[in-house]
Amino acid sequence: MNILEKISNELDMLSKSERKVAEVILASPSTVIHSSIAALAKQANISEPTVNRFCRRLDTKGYPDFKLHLAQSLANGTPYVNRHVDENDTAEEYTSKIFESTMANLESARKSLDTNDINRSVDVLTQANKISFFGLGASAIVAHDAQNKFFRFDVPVVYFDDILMQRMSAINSRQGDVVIVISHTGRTKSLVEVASLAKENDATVIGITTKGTPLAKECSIVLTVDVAEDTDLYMPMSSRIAQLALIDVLATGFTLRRGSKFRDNLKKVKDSLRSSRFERKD
Amino acid sequence: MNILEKISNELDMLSKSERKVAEVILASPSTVIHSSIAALAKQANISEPTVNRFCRRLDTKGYPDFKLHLAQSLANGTPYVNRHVDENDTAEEYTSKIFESTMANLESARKSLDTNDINRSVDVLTQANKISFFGLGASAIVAHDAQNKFFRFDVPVVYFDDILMQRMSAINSRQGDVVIVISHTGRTKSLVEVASLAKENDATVIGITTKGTPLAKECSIVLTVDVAEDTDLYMPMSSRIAQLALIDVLATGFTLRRGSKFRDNLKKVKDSLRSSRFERKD
DNA sequence: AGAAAAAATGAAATTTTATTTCATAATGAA
DNA sequence: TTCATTATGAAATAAAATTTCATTTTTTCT
Repeated sequence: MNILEKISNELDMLSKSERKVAEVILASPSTVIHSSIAALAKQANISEPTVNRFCRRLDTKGYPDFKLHLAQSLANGTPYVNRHVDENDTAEEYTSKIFESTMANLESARKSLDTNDINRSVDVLTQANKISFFGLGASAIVAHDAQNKFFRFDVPVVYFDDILMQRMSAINSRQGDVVIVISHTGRTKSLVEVASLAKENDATVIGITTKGTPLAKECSIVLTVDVAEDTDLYMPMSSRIAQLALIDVLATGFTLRRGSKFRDNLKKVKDSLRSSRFERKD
Repeated sequence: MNILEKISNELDMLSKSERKVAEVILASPSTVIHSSIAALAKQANISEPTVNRFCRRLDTKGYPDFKLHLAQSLANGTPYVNRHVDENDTAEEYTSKIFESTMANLESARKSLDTNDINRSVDVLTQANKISFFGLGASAIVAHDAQNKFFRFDVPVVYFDDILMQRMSAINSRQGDVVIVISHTGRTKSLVEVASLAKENDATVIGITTKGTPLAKECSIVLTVDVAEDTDLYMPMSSRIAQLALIDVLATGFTLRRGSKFRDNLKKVKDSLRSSRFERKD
């Protein structure tokens, strides 16, 4: 809890001298964080031990610890939270809200991820004969992006955002193939079926979805990406961004597992693009 | 400025021993605010004066003052810094680093955005006869995603990730058309040409790119998305995520500008998907 | 390569700051 | 008023941070 609030709440639990301290602090907290205990004591016309006792009464370890708490309370910035866009927001406001919500959701997505599952997924991916990414709608672009990344690793990789192609591809899969199925809701019928088909054909199926969905039940490994999707505007927003971050994690894990020679190769792929670009002048 | 960012920015200005201090702090800033200078020195295997010098190099008055700044940075909700993935990172570590870097980059992207330009872009988009999104490589998926969103607004919208189609489309554009060209580097020759062609044909060209690039010079409106791309692994990472967040902002601005009846329509689009999904049981 | 200069570093001394101890003063209940 | 309880601050102590300075390392210049 904010220590400034705490001070004003507990004002009547304090002794007379301690209250003097409280008042000085409340009057100008930003000065206090730069004062020594002696300076504050003088300011409040009381002794140093009193300041110390005051700090302890607020459940801090002592004066320096108290200042730390105070500094944190003063740090004006609100932590990133999912703030909903409002009808009358200015461009400034809705821009901030969207960026902050996205960051907040990335944070919660990270917390929902299990690194063991990531490890297992990277294991499986590095040993795959073929990797397929399937997604529909907003998740299609995640699959698309994944292809763009894994393509550089000289592994056979495909992506489909077409139901029929996905089915056909799933039916043709075999042991050693990895199929990654991406769906925020995890309830899209055709995708759940595709996952199930691929599994029947002995492919390893990795699901990127929300916890406990029908899709999750069909997968060999589930990479849980839980985000509080803002549904006010009826469009997928943060979910796909969290999924993309997860793709980055998998791609990174893949390159690390493959070792440093492999990364030189990646550099070559990148350098090959140079001639298509205007030179930098700096 | 956030002191954690500052530390990582100035990492190469630091001496060897000071860098050790920096690393210990970045690894676990929340531990550090409860450590004495002696404890931190021991942790980093260097002497106390070195910690002190480190603090001063970051323009703080000394160690206690540094801790205050650190505490404020942590309270700010952003302990997020662009941290580079290391060869020997565990899955836990690289996952955290990627998520945190992504968040840090979103933060800096937001700062680089000019809300006036966003407003102008939304103006132009709401009045467009036709909207086209062009991107290549990693930016292609951003264009793809934008189509997926704007498609719901019953405006004619196309996306191309093919150079020839982009050229043809640009040549056929006319007054009242809006062409959005997406490129992190802003140096991809064919895209710069496409932007220039579209402009010659009187389309309004909006660029989503980094400040001051060749592409930026060809655009009617430039939406600046500056991110410190992590090039260690030679793959685009945060840039496309920041671009996607910007697409969310534009789409949101669009729906807000169009008013509430319009949003009911969006709900209908979304509801139309229901039959393709498994029902939620809760 | 080797010498001189500059920069970085840590041990020890010093200073500053915080905490504890303890004696005294204020407060309040019988 | 008297005794007990609590509050307070002076002084002593402890802890923490900073400075000084000698030594080591690095860089620069023959």
